[in-house]
Amino acid sequence: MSYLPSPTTSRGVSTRRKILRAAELEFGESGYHSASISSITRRAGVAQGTFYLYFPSKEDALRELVRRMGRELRRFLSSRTEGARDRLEQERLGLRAFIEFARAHPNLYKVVMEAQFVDDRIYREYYETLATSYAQGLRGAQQRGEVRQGDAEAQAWALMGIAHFLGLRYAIWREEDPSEQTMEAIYALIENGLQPRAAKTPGGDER
Amino acid sequence: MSYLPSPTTSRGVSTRRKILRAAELEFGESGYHSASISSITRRAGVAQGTFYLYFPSKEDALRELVRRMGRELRRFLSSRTEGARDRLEQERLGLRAFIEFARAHPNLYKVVMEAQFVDDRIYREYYETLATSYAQGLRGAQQRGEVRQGDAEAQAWALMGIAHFLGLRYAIWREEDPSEQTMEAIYALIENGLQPRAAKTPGGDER
DNA sequence: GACCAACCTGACTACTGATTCAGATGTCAG
DNA sequence: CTGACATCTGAATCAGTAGTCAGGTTGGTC
Repeated sequence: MSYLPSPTTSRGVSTRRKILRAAELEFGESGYHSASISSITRRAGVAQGTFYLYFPSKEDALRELVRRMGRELRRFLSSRTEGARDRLEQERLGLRAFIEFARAHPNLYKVVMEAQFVDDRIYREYYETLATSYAQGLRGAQQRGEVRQGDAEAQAWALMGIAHFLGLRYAIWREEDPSEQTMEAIYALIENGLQPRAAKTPGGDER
Repeated sequence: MSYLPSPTTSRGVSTRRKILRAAELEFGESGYHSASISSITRRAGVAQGTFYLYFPSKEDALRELVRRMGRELRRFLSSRTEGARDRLEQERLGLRAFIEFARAHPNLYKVVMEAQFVDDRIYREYYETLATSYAQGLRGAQQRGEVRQGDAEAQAWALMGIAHFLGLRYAIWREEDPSEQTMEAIYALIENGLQPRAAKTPGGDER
């Protein structure tokens, strides 16, 4: 666990940012292995050696991008779902926001997927972190009677799977925006899938 | 689209099989890029040049493995779901079978995922083929009133997403077998997600 | 038992691309 | 202005490996 070299001046900060941005584009467009350090630095407008001032290796740049995607995605999702009345509305808003995020950052999205084959650890960490906090939210909702009782971890993984594949299909392979029908079909699946069996009224379950 | 060289004798058939098997293991264990032709042929017990008798390039071996996974998975799933009474039971059996297949062929599973970054075309073809036939089945079930009306394509992608992530979590990162609770939570999500709104009796919708 | 097509061999070629490093150059406090 | 430190440069190093090819070997046929 060595720390990455950090710039101390604003020039350094800006250069590091330019390199990371170029790496995101190159990794996303050409894939990690085809992207060369020279293509990244050329794109960033700096010399090859400059890359190594901020990243010990090509892999470290990828790891940094995965971490960034995690942070930004979490922040974006929570900003988009904080007004939700209940968990089902939160799921609806969250899914919509996720697709929007993926459309806005297709390269970051691809970089995360590819991380699986470059550094499996960071990839698992990414999803396990997401799953853990997702499951925690679902458990709370189960206790409030907003979501069907059951293995919240499994529910979380299933919902992440739905979001991931829809992101792939409707944001990365973006032939078209997901239509309203498409989104409605998914919402129906998720809402009826999660909804508690009997009543729609909250408080059906004690405590 | 050039055709792959095919062996004509049984010796050739067996050699080709050995190479493909070794490639599956190497790609799965080390990843496509780290796997070298020499490691594959060493594992297969043949000389390096022999690889090129059957595969024009390293990529072609990967493509062949993706096609094989598609064929075998489809065959396995249909053999495991043909006795189902209705679509919901078919989904249940299919998901169970998918997890089982992934546990039995983790390397093939990984190879398909990695294909996305080696030859995007074959990856998309793999999923689009799967999705198309999946959606077709769902549309039939919708007409029989076994599944809620709506964009069947979207439903198919969502269900594939669930299966994919559960496969990743419970078959590839196999700390444990999925517990009964886990499977039940997923079945509940899928069944209630897909079940038509009002009646359980079929024929609720004309035509 | 010679022939031939299919099959196999493995050293070699040609190239790519990550990483290093010895020296510029920029910047700013004093 | 000047030293000191941060930053930047890009040619050179170095390792790895996909793919080739000139020749063997095998096994069946006439």
